[in-house]
Amino acid sequence: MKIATWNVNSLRVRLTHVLDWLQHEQPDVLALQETKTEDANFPVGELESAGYRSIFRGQKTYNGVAILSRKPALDVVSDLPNLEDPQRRILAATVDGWRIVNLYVPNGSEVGSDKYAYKLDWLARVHVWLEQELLHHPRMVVVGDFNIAPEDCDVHDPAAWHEKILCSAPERQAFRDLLALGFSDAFRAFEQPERSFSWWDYRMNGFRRNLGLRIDHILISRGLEKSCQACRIDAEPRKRERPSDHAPVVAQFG
DNA sequence: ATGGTAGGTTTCCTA
Repeated sequence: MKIATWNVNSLRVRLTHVLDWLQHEQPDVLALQETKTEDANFPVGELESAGYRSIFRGQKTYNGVAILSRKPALDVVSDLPNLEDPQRRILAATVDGWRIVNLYVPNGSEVGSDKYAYKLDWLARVHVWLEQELLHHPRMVVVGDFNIAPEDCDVHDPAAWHEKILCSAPERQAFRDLLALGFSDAFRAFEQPERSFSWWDYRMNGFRRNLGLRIDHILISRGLEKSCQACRIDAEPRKRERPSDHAPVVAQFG
């Protein structure tokens, strides 16, 4: 089982990148964030031709999540009982017996802003929901753009980012609180190159200079730890013309 | 303190 996550920053613009990447990597599941695509326009046919089924919850202009999978996605959930939210940021489904939860965590804009408060509240509600979900789905993988760099080693310049958005103590605590439910950060279960990042700002030649953050994650429940064989960030698509500002993260299970 | 870039359908908002 190979499970991946990728913030594509507009599926319309990035469709050829996604199709090429699917063909090259052949994942069983690919979770997408920031599709920025209304459901009526989702490219079901192109993905079907590539061998993937799609489920999606999109909206105009912003947000939007999808799960692409070789096998059918069942028991789809996109609205939490404790979170009424027009923003399409959550999509969960069971694929081949694996519970997949795809999250596009709010960015938060700036520490102390209204959007920051929304982010922390959103995370707290997702925390409550995941605690219940875990009871029913011991084989659970929570993936997505968390918009949180968990530790200073996930930040190119920890001093410059100190207590800034994506790096503030409350955000990092919320991330640790999710882990404490019974998940581990798959990426850190393996030896990794130093300065491994999953997002680089489009500005200031961020990618070329590797001025990035690791904010895209794959969390695996306890029951899956032994079967997880590898987790890596694939920076190759970021080198292409008109890339997403995020790279895919991939976990391989035996 | 600010700007730099990208995507959307914009005369700015979000990231």
